[in-house]
Amino acid sequence: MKAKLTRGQQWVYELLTSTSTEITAQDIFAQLQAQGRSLGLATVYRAIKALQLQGLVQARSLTNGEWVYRPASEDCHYLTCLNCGRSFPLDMCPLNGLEFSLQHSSPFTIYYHTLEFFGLCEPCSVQCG
Amino acid sequence: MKAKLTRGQQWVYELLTSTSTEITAQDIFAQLQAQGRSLGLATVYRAIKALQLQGLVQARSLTNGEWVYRPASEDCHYLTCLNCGRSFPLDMCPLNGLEFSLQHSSPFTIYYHTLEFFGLCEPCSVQCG
DNA sequence: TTTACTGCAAAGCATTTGCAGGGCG
DNA sequence: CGCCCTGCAAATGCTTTGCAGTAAA
Repeated sequence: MKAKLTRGQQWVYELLTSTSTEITAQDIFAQLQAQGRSLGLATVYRAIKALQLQGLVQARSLTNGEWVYRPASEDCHYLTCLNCGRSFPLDMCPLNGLEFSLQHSSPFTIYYHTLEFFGLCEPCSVQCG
Repeated sequence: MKAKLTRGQQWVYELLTSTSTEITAQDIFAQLQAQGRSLGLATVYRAIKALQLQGLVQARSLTNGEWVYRPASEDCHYLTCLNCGRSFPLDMCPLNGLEFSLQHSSPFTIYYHTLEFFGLCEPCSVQCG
């Protein structure tokens, strides 16, 4: 992993590592602006893409189609409601062993994985019958 | 799971179950039309959403933001390249036991899960350094 | 008849692209 | 001096929504 990051990539990465939750590109844009580290929205998107290709950032798509980002080093998965879209974090992950063995049995370079369970949360379950 | 499907939902569901790959909403629209079972695009989207809420259809977002759909009963996961976006199917899944125990330890109703490993495929790995 | 589904067209919105200006080496 | 990064604004494209017509119960 090469260490050369542009100023924009650096800002985005620092923001992500100092944020405790997943955030959207629009959030990154707004928060950098609030910090006085203004970066054009297009540049934010370009920085995210570059960070992803370097294995530094991971992405997950919400049920509404938006993407949320976080450092690739974090390993948290979710239970997500198909009706209201809320995600409930799971704090365990049974997959590191598998990732490790996949990594060593194929030429594919693995940076991170996503695992998500979909269904209905209790309130929505009652409502959707 | 209630069995009442509208005509549109029925057509969409039948198409998905008779298709061997994941397909987009636009594909569903086009293929139904080719079958003489024309359905408006908006109706296709509404049908997909209804089928999801009934636990019949699962969705996955590609790296370009498009969504692909397939029957919820299928359990296939992927190795996806962050650069070229190609997905390589994995034919094993270590998670059914976990899904089962989650299902029984929380009020959340689980319909399906997604598992995806992200990184760089070999050609892109060479290219991205 | 009453409710729910469908089609069409317009609107919405996150993300991407083109291009020109600016910074860094 | 040259290349890459950035910003801005326009374009893209998938998906959603409003509304009126239609089918189903």
